[in-house]
Amino acid sequence: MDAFYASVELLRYPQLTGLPVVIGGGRDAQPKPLDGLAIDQLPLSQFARLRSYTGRGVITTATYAARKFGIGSAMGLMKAAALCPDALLLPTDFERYRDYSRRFKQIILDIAPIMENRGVDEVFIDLTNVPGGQREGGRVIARLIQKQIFLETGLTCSIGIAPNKLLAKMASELDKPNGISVLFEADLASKIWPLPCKKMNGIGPKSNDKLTAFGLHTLGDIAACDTHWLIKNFGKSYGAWLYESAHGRDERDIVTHSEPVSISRETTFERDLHPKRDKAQLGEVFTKLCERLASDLDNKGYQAKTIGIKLRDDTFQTTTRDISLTKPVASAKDIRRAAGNALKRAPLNRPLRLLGVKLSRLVKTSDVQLDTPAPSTLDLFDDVD
DNA sequence: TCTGGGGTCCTGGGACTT
DNA sequence: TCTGAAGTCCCAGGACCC
Repeated sequence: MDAFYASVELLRYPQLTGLPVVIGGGRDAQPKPLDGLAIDQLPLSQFARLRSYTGRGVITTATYAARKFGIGSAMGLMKAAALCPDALLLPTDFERYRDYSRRFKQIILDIAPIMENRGVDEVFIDLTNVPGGQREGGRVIARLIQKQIFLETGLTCSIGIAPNKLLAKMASELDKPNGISVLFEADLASKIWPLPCKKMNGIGPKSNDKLTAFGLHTLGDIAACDTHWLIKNFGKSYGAWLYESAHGRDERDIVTHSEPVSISRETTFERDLHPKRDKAQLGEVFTKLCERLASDLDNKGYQAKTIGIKLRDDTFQTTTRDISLTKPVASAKDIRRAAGNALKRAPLNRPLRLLGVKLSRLVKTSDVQLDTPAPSTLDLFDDVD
């Protein structure tokens, strides 16, 4: 299989080119754009500066000019403000991203129909049977895709082409933004092995720290390890994966269709809420989360057999509790009752900064209606106070 | 300087069954 | 009747990704 990874650069506001800009912030604390004006129509004076932001939240993405200050995705806004107080802060606009995402993916589908979604701005493509997909190692089709995306959306796109998904994703990172990188197996030693371990998709901060503690700093260091040693120190599954990945091996196919495994909603409060003193406010948020989930389930056509809650306290300790039901539920009331029962099993002795509700073991509503009558909530649950 | 939201997958322990 | 091994399921937590 010839895999192809495309990652579109969504942060493109013409009047902000070259300026340090970050997107992010808590949902309730974001600066709001002026009425009636899209962000790309706003004068620069209307943008908030990072130094004036006081709420909670993290950075969703940042311009390359902002990254020069050490700012990056998932960084706390307060830390980013310390690094670059004059950076401009934009609110996230997921509706707009989703719109551009749909357009970007449709352009690709029209050219290469075997596509795997990897979030709002990234996709894998199987180039094997795309007419002309092999010309110049895939560069011809990559240029065509870049051109079409820019013409129809104004967005730029970084593309990596390689023999498998793992390497295609890494290739796409080699030349950003708006680049095209073709990676062959023979390039492994020269282009991949010198990279820091954390550059590989699947090696996060924890694993990177552990690798560093063993004196393994680059992907070449991992490749030089004995597979049994990696398995002994990183576990059967992860150790074997590290070894295979460091050698550029990845057998995964392009997945063009998948069913959701879980659906969740969670919210971080502007200030920590106490389970007893702020009980009314917490109850209100809890109910709203369940209502949103019921709406999500309805929109997607699913029901859920397992209902869970998630708490994060003021020490950032996260607790989850699940409850499995004998019959699937879909209404806000049923979800709220089950989640309330799960909550009873959780420790509630510290102020909370986050509350979430999660639905899993999903079944399609069409399948439920065929063989299972709607459950009676009175049979399934105790009352929740 | 504290650390979002929505996901997937993996691991390990305990309960339960065979 | 008791015990232990093995398999399976559920639950909780954690790592990781976009």
